[in-house]
Amino acid sequence: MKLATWNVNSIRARRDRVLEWMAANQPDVLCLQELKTEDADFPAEDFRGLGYEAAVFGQRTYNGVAILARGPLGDVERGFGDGIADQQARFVAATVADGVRVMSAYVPNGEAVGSEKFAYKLAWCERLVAFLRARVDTGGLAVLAGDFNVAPAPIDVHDPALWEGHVLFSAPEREAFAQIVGVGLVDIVRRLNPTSPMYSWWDYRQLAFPKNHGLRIDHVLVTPALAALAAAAHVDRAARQGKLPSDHAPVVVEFAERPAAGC
DNA sequence: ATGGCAATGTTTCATTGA
Repeated sequence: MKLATWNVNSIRARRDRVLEWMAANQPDVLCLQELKTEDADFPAEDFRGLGYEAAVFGQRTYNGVAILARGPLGDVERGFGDGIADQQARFVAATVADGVRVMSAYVPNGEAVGSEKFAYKLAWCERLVAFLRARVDTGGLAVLAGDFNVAPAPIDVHDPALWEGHVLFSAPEREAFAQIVGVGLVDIVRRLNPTSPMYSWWDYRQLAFPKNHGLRIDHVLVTPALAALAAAAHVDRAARQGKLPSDHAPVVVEFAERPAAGC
């Protein structure tokens, strides 16, 4: 199984680029964030033409997440279903054809440490942890992929001294990320690449991409059983190049096929 | 500390992102 996660910064603005990337890279599963599009305007037919079904949780202008996969998507959950009023479409889960539970998450940006949006970000992460504990079998095959808007460690930041204490790299956010991983998940991209930065986002401004002034804020977290099958992970920097790219690049993880039952 | 870049709707600027 080949799985990728990609914050596309508007699926309507990035439709052709994403379709071309799918055709060229042939992932089995793609988790999308920042659709900025209502369900009705998600280009589901274009993806179906490439052989993918979609579970979409869209929203006008902001947020919006989806899972694309070969074959049917079962048990789709949109949001945490925790009874808390929340207008923001940031989480969708579905079971893909081979039984893996897949979750696509778009953690709030947080704007600035100490702001109202920062408090919302931390509270949202606590709700995610509660959902994972209550609803996900960490002893089985599951993956939580998406834009976490947190760089977990200094290696994930091009200039850790500059970023220390700022939003995306503050102590409360790093602790929130540790709590998420702490439910029993593995940061598989870092495990497979312990010494390479693996940046996934570069600011549009100040020539950040050509200077490689990036952050690793998009992550793929897997259960131990799935981690045991993981073979390789990379960031597709080529998808950050060219005209009008997303500011994020796809993060790709390849897993060995499971042994067939009974063998 | 500020601004720069991109997408969207509130559209010829404001808001948000990270």
